[in-house]
Amino acid sequence: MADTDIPDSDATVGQRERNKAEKRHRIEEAALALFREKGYDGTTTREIARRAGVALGTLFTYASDKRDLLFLVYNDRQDELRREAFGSIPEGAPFADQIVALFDPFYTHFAKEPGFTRDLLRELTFYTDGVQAPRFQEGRLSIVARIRELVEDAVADGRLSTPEAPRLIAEMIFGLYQSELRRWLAGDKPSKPGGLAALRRVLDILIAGLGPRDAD
Amino acid sequence: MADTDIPDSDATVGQRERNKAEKRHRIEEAALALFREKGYDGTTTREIARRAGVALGTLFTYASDKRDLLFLVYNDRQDELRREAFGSIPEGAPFADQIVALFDPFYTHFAKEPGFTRDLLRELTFYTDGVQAPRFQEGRLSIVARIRELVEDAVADGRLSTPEAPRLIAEMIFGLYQSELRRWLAGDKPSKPGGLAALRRVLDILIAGLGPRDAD
DNA sequence: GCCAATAAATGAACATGTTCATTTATGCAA
DNA sequence: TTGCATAAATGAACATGTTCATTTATTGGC
Repeated sequence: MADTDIPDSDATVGQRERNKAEKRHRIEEAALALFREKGYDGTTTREIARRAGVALGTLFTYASDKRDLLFLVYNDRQDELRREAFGSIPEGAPFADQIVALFDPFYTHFAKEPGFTRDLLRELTFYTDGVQAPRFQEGRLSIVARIRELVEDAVADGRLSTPEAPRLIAEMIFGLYQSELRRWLAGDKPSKPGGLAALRRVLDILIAGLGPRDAD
Repeated sequence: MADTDIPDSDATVGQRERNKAEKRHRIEEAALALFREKGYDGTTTREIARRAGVALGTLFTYASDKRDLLFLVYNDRQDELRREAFGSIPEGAPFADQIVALFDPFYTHFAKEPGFTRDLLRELTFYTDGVQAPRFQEGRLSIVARIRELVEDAVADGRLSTPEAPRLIAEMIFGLYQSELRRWLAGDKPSKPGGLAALRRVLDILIAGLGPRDAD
């Protein structure tokens, strides 16, 4: 080839790295399309390899196993969703509004592909082994951390009033979100407004408490 | 055989049914032992068949697939645990105590085999297809129903005070239980007291609410 | 430009879940 | 008891996830 010493579009990365990036991208595209079309269980690794234009074995240099392919696909998506979520929180608004706003982008996205999301929710359970796992788990942690900040802010300015550690409250809210998500996706055709309304309802209950109120 | 017309120990069931029951039992035992020893993923259906003393194909007349074998094993256990749980709720005790008492047998059991429980929690996600699925889902529903009763009773005698539908509260509590269970099992060596304490903590928060309290 | 060292890609071979046509066992009527 | 109908059991055949020894591509030093 003639371009051996002509600087590439990005001169800092070599041919090897560019090849990898491109292949990773093709595999992601192929896996995403197939998981959408036929679901996780219905998709074979051979199909993914064929559609991506790589050999079967190549898949497993980018993901530890089939499950890991699901997260290879989802991790980019999660980053996007998180950016969107963090950017759309109305400052100073009622706490429950903030939490609902935070999860809004996730519901929007999940409502579009409930099947894929169900598979994801199954496979992410105790998912720690794959090479894509650390990035996925870090993403979740950063969501919980953001909720903790919201709790801290809300306690600071009196929108919330609790003696409990914000970290604990944040984990509890994330847990509630997850169980609501599962209930929502267990339904036939989960609608975004319905899902958010259900989430809102449990948040309101959490904030109000089950009483009875102690004398102060 | 000479006993063709001699009444069996249980005369109402025929040979066919007794054979099935015995085989089912052997398969359950074998699957349970292997899942415990080597985990769900580490166990092959061939091993299960071999240890149970049946042919490979026979497994699939008792369970729809490997996942279903997990529930074939667990369903009996769930029934036991539920009986135990329902029987150990202190009447008239503080609501949180009752809920903790309800889940106590589950934590006791799960602490003994955290690996098996992790597999179970993964596989039960959106588990509706297998022949063992309906029985499993009914079991869960009956737990939620029992919680609903506890909520109703507690509201009736003033231990709780909430305008929300008991059914909704019950689902919320079950959801919290599940997310706490997952967090607990994500740890290295989950201890029963630790798990119950964490559950208790979130229940107390739910009951107290996150405030601030409205003027009455 | 050439060569050795290293990384990546490959697909045949293997392991394991699942199906299904065939065989065996059981129930039941004559 | 015999024979037919039905249920259950069987394991070879197949489908699909995963491994790994081999091949191919890239890099960096000379």
